[in-house]
Amino acid sequence: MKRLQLEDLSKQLGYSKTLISMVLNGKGNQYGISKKTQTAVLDAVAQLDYTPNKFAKALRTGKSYFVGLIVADISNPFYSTIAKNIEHVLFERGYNLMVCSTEENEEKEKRLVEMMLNQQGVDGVIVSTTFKDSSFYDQPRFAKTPLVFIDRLLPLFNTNYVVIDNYGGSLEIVSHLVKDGSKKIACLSISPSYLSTIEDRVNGYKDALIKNKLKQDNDLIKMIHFESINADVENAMRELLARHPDLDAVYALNNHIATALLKTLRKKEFENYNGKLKIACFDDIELFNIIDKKVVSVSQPIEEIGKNASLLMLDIIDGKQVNKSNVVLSTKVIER
Amino acid sequence: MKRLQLEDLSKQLGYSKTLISMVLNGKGNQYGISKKTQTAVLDAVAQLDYTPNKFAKALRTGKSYFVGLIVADISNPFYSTIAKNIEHVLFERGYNLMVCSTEENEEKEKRLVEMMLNQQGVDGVIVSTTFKDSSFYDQPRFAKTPLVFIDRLLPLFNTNYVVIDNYGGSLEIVSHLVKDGSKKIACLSISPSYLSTIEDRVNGYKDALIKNKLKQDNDLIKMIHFESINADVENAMRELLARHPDLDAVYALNNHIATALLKTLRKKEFENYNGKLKIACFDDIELFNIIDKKVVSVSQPIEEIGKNASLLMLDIIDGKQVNKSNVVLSTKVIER
DNA sequence: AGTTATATCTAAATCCTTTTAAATTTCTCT
DNA sequence: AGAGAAATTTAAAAGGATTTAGATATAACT
Repeated sequence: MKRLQLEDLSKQLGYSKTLISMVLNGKGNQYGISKKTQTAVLDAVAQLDYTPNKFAKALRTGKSYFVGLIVADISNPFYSTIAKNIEHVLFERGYNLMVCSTEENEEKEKRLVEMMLNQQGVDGVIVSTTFKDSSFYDQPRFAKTPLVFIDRLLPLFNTNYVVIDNYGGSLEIVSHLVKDGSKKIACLSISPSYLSTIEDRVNGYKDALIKNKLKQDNDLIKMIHFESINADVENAMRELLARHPDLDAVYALNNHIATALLKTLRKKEFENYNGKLKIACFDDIELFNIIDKKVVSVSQPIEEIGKNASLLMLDIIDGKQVNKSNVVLSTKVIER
Repeated sequence: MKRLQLEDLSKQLGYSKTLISMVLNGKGNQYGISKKTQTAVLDAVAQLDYTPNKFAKALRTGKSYFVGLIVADISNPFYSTIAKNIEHVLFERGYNLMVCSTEENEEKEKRLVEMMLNQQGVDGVIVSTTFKDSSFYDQPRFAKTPLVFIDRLLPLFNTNYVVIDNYGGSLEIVSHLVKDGSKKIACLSISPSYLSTIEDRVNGYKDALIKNKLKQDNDLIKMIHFESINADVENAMRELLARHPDLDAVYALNNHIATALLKTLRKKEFENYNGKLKIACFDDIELFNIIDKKVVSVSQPIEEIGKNASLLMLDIIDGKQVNKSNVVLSTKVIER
């Protein structure tokens, strides 16, 4: 049973391929096809399991109705939640989502961007980049395809983006800790620390200390490598507590670190401290609702990132948004 | 700066489009292009930022190098982990992944399947279906496109699938509870319960009771609706404990239910029981490593599902696998 | 009726590859 | 040198839609 094509419809209906194509694409009026003919065609085709060949259509029109999404790790609930919301918006508008994980690997990201932005397989690309600077993205041959950055952005690169207010959220939660009585707050940061999100959070932390007149001490900021979180957190805490017995709060810059921190503090080695330390985390996860330990957290509007980014992308594709659009979503502190 | 195409290369290199296309596709030898010419072409093109138009290629060859993935909820870590592994395998082989979430909505699943299986936009579809029976999938017009089911399968539908041994895992963990001394074990199931995964887990639970000579009692099996998990679990526990004061273990059929259960048991209302109840869960999540409560769980080889399904899909696409392939992966009990 | 304007419809070009079938060049051998 | 075989290369067709430019039918007007 061969696939039907316009040629077949033309024979069966007695109208030209041209006319049928016009009607099927809703351009009947525009091209002056009579109402009678239009309904005749639509009725006849409705019976007939015909769908236009996507490739032929894309070849001719240059539109694929695909949007690409590039993130560091699609299995990370943060990104998969964004993906879900993007997919939802796109589906409503007849678009499909192509998802790729870079696994924090710059080489893979390059290949993916190359493929998506240069090979015109997609109508637009939404990306959370692992890159440090914009030189790669800032090439003329990439400028043809609409681009929206999410979550992370590149310094000095003028493009569309939807991010959250990492600086503000961080400032707020650390200030909250201070008001709650904390005097010495450690910060467990993550490398690669050049990511805009991390940088902003660290700056928020520092500025909160300044504003609240606490002593700044770089020894209180520890780097946790994203590939060895558990071990690094444990070492960091051991060091911190040895050097700063008066430590009274720890601020984890993301949920993975907070999770590792909670695990660490349950060990016998730390049992004397566990009760005394307040814990804060940038990112709010279900776990915090289940454990006894009270964790104060910054909740990010994750769904909103996806929704905003995809709507923005569609506007750009449709030519409704010509200037670069920059969206910064605000966060909320969750006390417990 | 216009996109380069074969025509341009032809003019610049002084060879025909045909020859260049052949060489670029690695078919130089096959078509008897001289070694000298081949290297000349390859060298010249390497300088020139040319990539073939995907749509023209797909139109001519009928291959899109896209594989579709349809799951109930891409933001669910279970599925997003599968997605990540699928994407990884596909990327290595030059394929891309198109991801769609049905949101447990049959209508959306129909539209997606229609689009993917009937509109030949993708070379194959991997799906975790929300459907109850196979009548929709079992249509001749869908048979053209390779199909691999994952996680959930449809009764009596002869197709490729990669699933885990839900029955066996369930049997094992419940037997484990019994050996550990439990005499009365409740089961928190989830609706829609016709999903093959759920059905198998319930059957494993029942058979474990029989094998271990415990009394079966349908009153111990509670249905939790997937859209009101927290409330349903709380009600279920209230009922169970009222009617069965000697209850000594609760078996949650998935991680969401276990999470809700843990939250519920922390409430004052249940504090007298919390210590006495053993908890088991089908699915192993990081949370269980962080909380004090010892949860025994069934760990599923989630990554393996994705890897197996995508490798199988590629084999089918490449014609290496003609018979239907059925893979059942086994689980592991994690004690704590 | 004959011409012009208007409403409908269609043939052919186009998008850019890959592949088939055929043409050309080179080589081998008498 | 010339015929036939082998080695290279290319012109043209095909894939299936959309769109341009043009054709035909109908209406309107003198």
